[in-house]
Amino acid sequence: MSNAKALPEAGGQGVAPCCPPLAERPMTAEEAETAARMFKALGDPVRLRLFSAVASHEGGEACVCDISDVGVSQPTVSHHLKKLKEAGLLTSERRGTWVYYRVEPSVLAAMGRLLALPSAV
Amino acid sequence: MSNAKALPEAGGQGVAPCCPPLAERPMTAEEAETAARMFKALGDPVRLRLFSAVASHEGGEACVCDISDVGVSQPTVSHHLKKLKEAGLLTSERRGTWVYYRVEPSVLAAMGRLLALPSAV
DNA sequence: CTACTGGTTCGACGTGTGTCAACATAGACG
DNA sequence: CGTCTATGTTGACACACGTCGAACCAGTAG
Repeated sequence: MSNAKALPEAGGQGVAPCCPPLAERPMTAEEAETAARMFKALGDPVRLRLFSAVASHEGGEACVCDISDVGVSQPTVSHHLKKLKEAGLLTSERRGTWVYYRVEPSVLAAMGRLLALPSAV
Repeated sequence: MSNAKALPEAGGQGVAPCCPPLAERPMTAEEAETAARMFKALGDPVRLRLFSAVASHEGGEACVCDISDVGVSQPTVSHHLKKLKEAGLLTSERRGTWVYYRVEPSVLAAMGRLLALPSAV
């Protein structure tokens, strides 16, 4: 599992609309499994704080040293960041001594679209 | 735990904006714990399908008998519906023999707002 | 080269979670 | 009343998950 296959085409520029809005039609088992992976990635308080820290950081990226005071040990921080990366929510890049994490806006947008309720029910 | 205390004021009409957008500022531990509860509730494929089935059903409500063909036993369906209810995403109402579940739009909207990225990054 | 700092991986432990079979409850029907 | 259908609850099990300490890699600086 050297390559994260969590999201379909996270590297593409096509925004990857994994699924239709939740309320449009009952999700299929496949769609649900794909979407649940993203929600589960944000279903942990520590991961949510890490993700928020990266997302709210200047330039949309942050090095681990800047966000690792969330109350858990550094190995745990690394573990959670890896999970977020596998879910396609973050990307990492090594620059010299430090590793910088950055949010993946398209995936976030896809999740937001999933939660959108139709104005006319 | 006879009463669900997962969400602050799920019964109120004030929409309960649990947290600011993820990218606005680093979430506090409390905010993260509250928000993670909602995401975790949707972090399971079966729950996601159940929720989608209710949300997409006519009138925004559905009885259990209509959505229980998701590949798991009925006790499991009931278990997941309870979890969704505890998370504040669904409400249930008994009408005669059947129990109807309904989505909680305000909570869904709050989650969508959480994922919103500022237009200017 | 060695020493040091920043991050990741490994191995292990305790807890949480999804699942089912069996039983219990609520209402309808006769 | 008893019985039947529709849901919820209980208990038990296997598996996944979060967490840590220790060991390990990547770069930098002397």
